[in-house]
Amino acid sequence: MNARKIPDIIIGRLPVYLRALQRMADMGLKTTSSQELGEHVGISAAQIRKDISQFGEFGKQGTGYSIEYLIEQLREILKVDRIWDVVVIGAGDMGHAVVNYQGFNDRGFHIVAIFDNDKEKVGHEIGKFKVEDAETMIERIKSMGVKVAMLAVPAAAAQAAADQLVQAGVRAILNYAPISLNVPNNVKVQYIDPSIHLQRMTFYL
Amino acid sequence: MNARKIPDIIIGRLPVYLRALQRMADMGLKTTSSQELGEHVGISAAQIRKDISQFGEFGKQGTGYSIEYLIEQLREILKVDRIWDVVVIGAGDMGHAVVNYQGFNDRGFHIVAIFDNDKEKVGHEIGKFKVEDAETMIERIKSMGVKVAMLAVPAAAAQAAADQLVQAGVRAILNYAPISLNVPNNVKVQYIDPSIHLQRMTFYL
DNA sequence: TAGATTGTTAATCGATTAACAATC
DNA sequence: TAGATTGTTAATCGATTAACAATC
Repeated sequence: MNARKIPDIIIGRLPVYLRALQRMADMGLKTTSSQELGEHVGISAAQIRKDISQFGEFGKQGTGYSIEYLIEQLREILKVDRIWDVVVIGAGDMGHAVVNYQGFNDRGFHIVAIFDNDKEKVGHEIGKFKVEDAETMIERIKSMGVKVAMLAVPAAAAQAAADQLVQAGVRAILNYAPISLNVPNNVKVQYIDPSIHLQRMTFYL
Repeated sequence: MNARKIPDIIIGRLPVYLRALQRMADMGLKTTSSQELGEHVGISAAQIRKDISQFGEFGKQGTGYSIEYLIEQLREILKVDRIWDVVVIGAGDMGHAVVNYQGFNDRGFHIVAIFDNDKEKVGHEIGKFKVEDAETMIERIKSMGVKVAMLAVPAAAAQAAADQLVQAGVRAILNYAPISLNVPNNVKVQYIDPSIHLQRMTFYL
């Protein structure tokens, strides 16, 4: 498949479709249509059909999509038909919240370690984890073969930490630090900054 | 101000520019160019100039933009030249993290109350706040005139809570629940779901 | 003046929508 | 069959980039 030429914007919507479909499955539904799914996620039926059809013909005329089958296909496309090990960098409030968050279960991710460069924090327990020394981070990540990280350190420390993650072989960084990161082209970054999200709404008030 | 319709996608980038500019200001810089700002945020210089020029002529040929002046203008455009009161719904792990988060300071937001519908949690202290009963939520929000909310309740409770927020006059919801919300057109929603963000990256691994 | 950089126009590129034949 | 809904094409709409005159 020519995964290379699928626009980012389409990839960005697939997890939203997947989440809605999983919710429908939990409610015991068996099939849905582009129309119905579109109403759930706030996207036009035409766009949903077009997005999905980039990857194959998963629907049936007249009846729509099998929810179970479409979930299976989307999980495979997004590569969350497996469990990804994830490391957390930064054992502050946000690091704590992320480690204790239950929402990664069943969505393809499993936290395996948390690091901090503050010697005071190293050794402390967070949930079932002991905070590890950031000095050991690169070697530990390499030896575990971890490709996905969540970065929850202060802005001033974020770029240096990201550089280390890249060096350790991490290819996907979910960045909670309020700063834009510079990384090589083959490394993906997603940003979560609540202030940014709030500021995207106040314009309209 | 210009009555012309500004595309959402441009509004979405302005907070990122603002954050980068504030960082430059903190470092003592006085002026910048579209080129330099673009390198910081990973956006082309042409696009930055085009975005900014939607709102006025804030730069000078030959020298670029005054950082302080551009910050001032962007804050005004985004309406964060003031402090918005914010309520938090849900006193679970995420509610805790959000209330304790220091990153809203200086970015236009101030948390004023936290609510939960679990009577066990009502009255407990989180930071300097006492968790309030969700039954009182609508009246409290109305009387305080709060327009911005952060929703950190389980998926199953999120739509009902959002309906209440709308009823109370809230116009902007930052939703941490893993579900798409249905709200009237005049209410804005932004979504934060770490699993969604992670799934947007695994495709490329 | 000489060099730098904006604001803006036109061209290009990409995304969304509408429509409908195919077909379950 | 009759009705429903997909997958796809073509048209429309919108966003990005390139280029450069204006001008600090």
